[in-house]
Amino acid sequence: MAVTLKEVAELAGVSRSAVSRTFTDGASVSDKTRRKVEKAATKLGYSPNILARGLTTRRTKLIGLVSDNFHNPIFLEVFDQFTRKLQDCGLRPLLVNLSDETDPENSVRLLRQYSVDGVVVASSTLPPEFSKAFKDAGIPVVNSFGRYSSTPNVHVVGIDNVECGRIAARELIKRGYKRLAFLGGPETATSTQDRYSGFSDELLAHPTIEVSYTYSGAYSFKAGRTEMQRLLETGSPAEAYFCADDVLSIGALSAVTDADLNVPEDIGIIGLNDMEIAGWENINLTTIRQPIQQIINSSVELIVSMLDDPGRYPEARLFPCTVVERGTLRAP
Amino acid sequence: MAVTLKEVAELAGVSRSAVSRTFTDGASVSDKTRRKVEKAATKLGYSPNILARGLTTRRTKLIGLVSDNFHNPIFLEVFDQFTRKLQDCGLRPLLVNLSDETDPENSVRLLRQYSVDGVVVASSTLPPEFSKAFKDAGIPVVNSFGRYSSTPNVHVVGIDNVECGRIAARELIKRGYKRLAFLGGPETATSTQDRYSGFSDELLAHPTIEVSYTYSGAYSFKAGRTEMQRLLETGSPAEAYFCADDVLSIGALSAVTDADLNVPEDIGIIGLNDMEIAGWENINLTTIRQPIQQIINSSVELIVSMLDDPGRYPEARLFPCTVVERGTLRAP
DNA sequence: GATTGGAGTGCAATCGGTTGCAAAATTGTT
DNA sequence: AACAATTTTGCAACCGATTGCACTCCAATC
Repeated sequence: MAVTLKEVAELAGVSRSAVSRTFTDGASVSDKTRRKVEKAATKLGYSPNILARGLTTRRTKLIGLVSDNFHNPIFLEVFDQFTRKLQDCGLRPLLVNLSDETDPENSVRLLRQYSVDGVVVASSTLPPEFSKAFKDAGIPVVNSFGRYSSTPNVHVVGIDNVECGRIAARELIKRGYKRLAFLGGPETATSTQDRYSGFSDELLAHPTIEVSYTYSGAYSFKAGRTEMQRLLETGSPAEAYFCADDVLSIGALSAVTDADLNVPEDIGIIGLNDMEIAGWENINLTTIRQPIQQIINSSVELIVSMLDDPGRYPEARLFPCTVVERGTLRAP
Repeated sequence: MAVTLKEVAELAGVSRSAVSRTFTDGASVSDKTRRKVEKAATKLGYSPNILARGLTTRRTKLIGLVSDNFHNPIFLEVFDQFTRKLQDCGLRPLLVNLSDETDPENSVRLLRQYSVDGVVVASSTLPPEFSKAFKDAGIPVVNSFGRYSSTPNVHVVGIDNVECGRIAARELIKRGYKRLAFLGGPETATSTQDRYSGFSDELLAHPTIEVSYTYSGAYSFKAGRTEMQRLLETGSPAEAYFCADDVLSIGALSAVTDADLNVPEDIGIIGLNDMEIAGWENINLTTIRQPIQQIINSSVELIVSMLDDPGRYPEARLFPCTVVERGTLRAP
């Protein structure tokens, strides 16, 4: 069915090499044969088989996009941006859905079998060792939304989660809240750990402020709602909550309003991510914006540059986050 | 870096064919050599290059997953299910983000270059001709969430959108609403056209009921909100709206509550899809459930069966939809 | 003990391309 | 017009696998 090099060569009356060269830029072909070849190619509807080409060039233009989070709406934005940006760079995303699996070996084997040029691990929950496994297998990798480390052995592009915790704390203090709480995602998620540490660290300087810490089982609406319901039933709730994720925040929000409490009058909530839904007028969540697009563009640019220089010195690229003021925190 | 067949053969002291045969099931190899090969393979960490294999077997186990909708949260569920199910079948999704493009030619060329085994077009807005282009190119294709046609030339798996329109109409009538309205997505979307036609058709039998029809520019929150705001300003709004999509409904919902009207007392709304968010307690949207998982499993099974029988007679698989009662429609 | 048959093996061609190298064609120089 | 320099070209090997075919074993049968 598919047209091959050979057929084009025959029709054009040239060698296979000639055809190949007209389709690889930088190769030397005379205008005359190029024209002949192009004519034959369009007539036959030929376009080179990238996978066969990859066998010799060792470039498949395939990038593994691995993620363990297909439930948080923010990831739809992430996939959208990634696929667009990769397409702009002439690359194709091969999607890997981790779904619970945390052992990198399977993914490494799999992506090696497809000889991907590189891998993007898009996750704020997986440990750095996960991405490291790709590097060890000789596959260029960048960990997007991952944990920044002062001694990184793998490229990380994302935000400074510790600093985000600080920002949240400062924002709540600035608005005069005296009894704060941290509502995290899974305790094992690196992003939750870091946001916790920044939040609590910032509060060290404010001993008069009361704080409490809890975690929910997942970055999900239900987890946030359930945890907030529990908090509202047992003991006295805090004045303001930093929920380590938007979807968690919205779950918490729903629990608060269900309990006939008002936001932000009775309880304040600040989230993190600024996913599209947070801006919907019937949600209207005050949150800390993570610059998704910058992170993704930068990730792709980084992986592209690694294709030419696989041994590139590991680097962390962090983007600043800013508070987006909406309706779930009272005025200062 | 990567280990090849040849190296394994040398280490095991057998021919390359022998190695190849131990890795393809159904091939004849003695236990003795199989053991030798397996030992060498695990020692070297070998696993066959699927792309090179594909050159001769004409099977890459790659499935193109093309979509034009990376903004509707329902598609995150769609991607999740698709990747899982494909993985279960030993296939890999190659993601294509159409982003505005409606001409199939580019996608066809692209996916042909990667010699995908098949293509799933996941879209409720693209016309059947889009999928047809893949078929014409000799690539097995199924159109998931696409338009059912009585003379399909391409496999379609999804719902009967016309029937959904009817269901919506019946549901609103059953609840005693007298002044209804249809709020569609883009007029060019096949799903909107079909839902419209079912809705209006059902109302033909109820001449006493008043109906009006409008469309919004996209299946998005903002489009739904803007359109509903317009409706509330100009003229008198209907008693109940069938919004042809959940995200549209939620936008409309936000406009209604912003106008200090109550749902469902003043205005009723029914959506379509039943995406996860619709069930969130602070949204609580009454909607028509589309059985995503069944559609996707069936789509993948269909594409798998086409791998063995590419000429398979085109078929439409439709799944019934049901009303999920929540809080945006008044009791009958 | 010779014959038959089936299982197991390796050779070599092939899939659809790329690329080093040497030969051929073109261009420029005198 | 002869020669050198440069560009174009095709041959053939190779990328990492599979597979038809012929060949070798070895056990079973007569």
